Amino acid sequence: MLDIKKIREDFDGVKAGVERRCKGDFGIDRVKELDAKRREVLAEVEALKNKQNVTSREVPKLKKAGEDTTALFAEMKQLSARIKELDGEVSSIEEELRTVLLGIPNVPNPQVQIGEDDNDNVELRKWGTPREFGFEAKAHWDIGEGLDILDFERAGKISGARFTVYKGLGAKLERAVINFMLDLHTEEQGYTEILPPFMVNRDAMTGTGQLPKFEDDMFYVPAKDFFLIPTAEVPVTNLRAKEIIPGDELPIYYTAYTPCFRKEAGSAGRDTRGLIRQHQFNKVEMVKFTTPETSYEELEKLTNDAEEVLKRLGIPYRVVRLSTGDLGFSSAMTYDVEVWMPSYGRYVEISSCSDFEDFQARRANIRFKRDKDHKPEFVHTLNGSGLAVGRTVAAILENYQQEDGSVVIPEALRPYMGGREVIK
RNA sequence: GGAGAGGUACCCAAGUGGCUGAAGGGUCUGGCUUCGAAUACCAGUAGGUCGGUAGUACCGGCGCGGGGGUUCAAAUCCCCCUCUCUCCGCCA
Repeated sequence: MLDIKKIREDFDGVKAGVERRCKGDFGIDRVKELDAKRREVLAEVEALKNKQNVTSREVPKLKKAGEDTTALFAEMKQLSARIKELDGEVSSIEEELRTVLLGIPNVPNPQVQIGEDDNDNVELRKWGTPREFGFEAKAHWDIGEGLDILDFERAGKISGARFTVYKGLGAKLERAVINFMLDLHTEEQGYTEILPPFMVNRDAMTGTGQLPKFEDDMFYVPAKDFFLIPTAEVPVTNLRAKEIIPGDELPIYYTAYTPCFRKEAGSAGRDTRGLIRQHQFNKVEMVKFTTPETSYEELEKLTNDAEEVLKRLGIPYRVVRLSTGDLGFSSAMTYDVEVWMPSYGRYVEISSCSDFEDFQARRANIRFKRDKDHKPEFVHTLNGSGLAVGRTVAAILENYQQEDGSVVIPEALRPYMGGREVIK
């Protein structure tokens, strides 16, 4: 959510900022109108309330003095009715203001290049060299079925398209990757592990920006008005919602493994085979709460922490900065880490590391207090995948495949695979 | 699912329709005591938010889990919702 005071003070600047990512009417003019109207009505009703309070304080004295209050009470009753009327007006203005504000995306960081879509993303760096196979490399779905560790067929039977059954060493590999990532983040990179609920309420979904605009992308549980989380970002960021965090606690680093649930409603026909685009997939997420002045250096570190996973697994990747056209609704700046996927013949997104500045903090009301003499300020929130587990498994299978259909297990994972060196 | 008890400020907690920014503790700060500390004692401080308005000054509005209602006036009375706890039932 954008800062209403900032919109009031620098309307043209904020408007131009949002326009860098989307043209057309996104409601900011309406915000300006509503804000002015709200303050006007507020001034009127607050003056009346003051009169009501002052008079109320006199009533006990008048009664004690034995005076007749019927005329006064009649007058106050009218005042009371008028206050109620104006209060209703204020709350309907505020409701509309909030609705409009919740639908406006974040202002991109000025460094972010203007663009239409992912074609305008900028490559920042590359690591590793895609392997030259001396044979015809297979896609991970063929490798997985060949080794009898992935079963897409039977997943279709029990759930439908975009689900996968992992079996035997496939299941173990998924589990190994999760544990490897969590251990790296917690033991070496300073994150605290969280295991959150996988269903959350509307408030949480609104706090991180999925609601109200993207309700259709989410799996919904009507029995309790819950949503299945599309990412651990939602429960973990909202963990600190409505709190004032003591300044010396910052920065806070959390990491969490969760399954993620997405409808993928707009992706019909895309990535229909394999593990790349599923209704349910595992992900290890990193979430940070920082002071405003450190958030961008923390974004660099966060991205490095995600990259470290791929370095240790020995899989080539690159890092891109998303253009304004590809940027998520809540994000001010996003780096994608893309892993080399031989079957696609290109780099595929495996992590998305974003700085939301105070956009989510304002929605979820997450603040911090530097010290006794400072007022509470909004924190900056960041998050990034560290990494998407299914895509990591897919990348391992493809990049480490051998001509006979077996797959070498990356050294870093062997302790998690009972010392095995190969899946065959 | 059934029954009950609760939600008051950083924590605990009192609260009778009006004089309640809200008793009393604790915490915190200073003093006193002491070789130093603890204890006791004395004093002081009390959150947030929205406006006037640019402000850590001043004035006002709001705020006792959330939302409605009754009333001239609600922490207090009524209704709905929500969360926590206890017991019963069911259950991994």
